[in-house]
Amino acid sequence: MSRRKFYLTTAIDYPNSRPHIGTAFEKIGADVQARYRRQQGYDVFFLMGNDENTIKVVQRAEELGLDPKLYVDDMARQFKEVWDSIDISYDDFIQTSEERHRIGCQQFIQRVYDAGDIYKKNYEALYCEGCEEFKTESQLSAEGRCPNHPNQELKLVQEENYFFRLSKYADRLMALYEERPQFIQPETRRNEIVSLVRSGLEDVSISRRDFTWGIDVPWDPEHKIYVWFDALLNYITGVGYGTDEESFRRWWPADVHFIGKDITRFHCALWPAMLMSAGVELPRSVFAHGFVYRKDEATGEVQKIAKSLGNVIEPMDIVREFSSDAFRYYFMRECPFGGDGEFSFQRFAASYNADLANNLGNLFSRTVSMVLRYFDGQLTGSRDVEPVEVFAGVDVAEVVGRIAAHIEACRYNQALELIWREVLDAGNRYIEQQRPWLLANEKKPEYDLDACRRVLTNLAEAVRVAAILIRPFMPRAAETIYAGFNFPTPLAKADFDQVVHRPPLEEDLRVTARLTPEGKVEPLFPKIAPK
RNA sequence: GGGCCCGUAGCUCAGCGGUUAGAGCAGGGGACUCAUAAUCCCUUGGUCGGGGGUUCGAAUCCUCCCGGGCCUACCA
Repeated sequence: MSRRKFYLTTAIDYPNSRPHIGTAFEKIGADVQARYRRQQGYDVFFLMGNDENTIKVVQRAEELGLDPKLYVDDMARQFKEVWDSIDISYDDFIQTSEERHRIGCQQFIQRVYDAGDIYKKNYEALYCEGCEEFKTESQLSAEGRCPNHPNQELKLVQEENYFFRLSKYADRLMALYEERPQFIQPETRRNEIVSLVRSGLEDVSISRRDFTWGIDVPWDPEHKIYVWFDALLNYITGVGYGTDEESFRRWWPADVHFIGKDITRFHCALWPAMLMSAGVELPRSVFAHGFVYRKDEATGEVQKIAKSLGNVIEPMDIVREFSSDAFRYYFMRECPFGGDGEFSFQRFAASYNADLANNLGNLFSRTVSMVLRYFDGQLTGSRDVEPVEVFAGVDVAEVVGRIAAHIEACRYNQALELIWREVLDAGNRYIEQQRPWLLANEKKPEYDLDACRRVLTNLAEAVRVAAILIRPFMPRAAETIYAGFNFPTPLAKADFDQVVHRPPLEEDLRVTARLTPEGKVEPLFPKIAPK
């Protein structure tokens, strides 16, 4: 009995500068999906990597006086360090300068060549080294420069190159979009691609002459494979295409490629056409996320994140000051994954204090504190309590179903909102209704310790449910919260179904949370002081 | 030029043909004290960008206009 598999990828990044929060946005969104699928029992393979066969790498390495391979290896190390710091749970990290990639790549392009979809052609055009793309006259700025790289001279390139017959696949691509509307998400990106392909596709150049860095075209080593053609292939070489057939058969096709909206056409037109030509199955879907912009605190101005604008924020800066979970939460809650979002420290602090410190963190603190204070940490008899009161009036199965559906559709912000409104708010509201501090006070008429134990058992249940549901988003906080009590199932084995079908307690609940020397609960998310 | 998306309370967003348009945050008032001065209750606030149309009924569908963003445009 093999379990369902789930193979997902992120775009591979150019290693010519360190990743910023916008790059991290994509990885976090993918990671939430990966963690969610693992939690629900899928066998998951989560691939990330760096895109290294580019001229920029060589240039940058030369500036630093380094061998290109040494340079890209060091950058890969730095990237992984950043991804590790925000708990991106990738299973493998491919570098396109690796041998396994070269082998698979050459095998693939040979297949396409043998299929008759590659031909040689002479051409001359302006080339932008910044974009690593040819530019047509109409794409140029008034000064005759590339609009994206106005400080660089365009190079007039004249050479004989290999071309891929992309135009041949236009009809089959249209049929693909028609038959599988889910192939491109979200909808707006799909519309763009349909419109693009309908307007006609040109054959594309897929090789470069006179490059010293990159992968040789197997039948003509004077040419290197063009970076875009080779980059896309990481998705198959990363799971063994050409080097490990068993692994490849196991994981391919990818269930989803997570990419930025700027590279949709490469993934939704070129990539499937390449696969069709080589006779390889197509990925199931491509999800193009939006961009994160930087909102200037003082002026309110929203700008792109760019080194030249001096507004780059490194993920590790935020992680160091706050936490990985806080970082992940902000982007998943405040920025719709399929659309654009913005970052400002003000918004970050507001969201953090309200949602993480006050709602989530404090619910945990007050729950554990009361059990400690009133019952010395032991909820005697809780084994026999069915804690259904805290979610009275809530159709738990229905809510969990909606949360799961949101996550599966990458509507992460809506999933989180639901968890907050239906679970955490319910918990905090329940406390106010029940007033356990009165039930525990022998001087009050409400004094009733059994009732108090029952209320706190209900609150422990709310905490348990919250931990399971937030786990894909905030794995560390989930772990800490879940460790607050001796819940029966290890968190690693607690899927969403355990929210609906609570595993029976084998022993009475007791507090197992880590405490301060004074015997108090450690704040999960210490409040951020307003600046 | 062609195409796509968006414009809903101060802010961030949900609602996408059907009762008096919602949430969170922010603002105002109150309650409580277990808790990270947290929480809970009540509340202020919107002619749903504008005009026209379809409909018994429109943020919700059509059309035009305004504003914002994006994709694309006669040899890669």
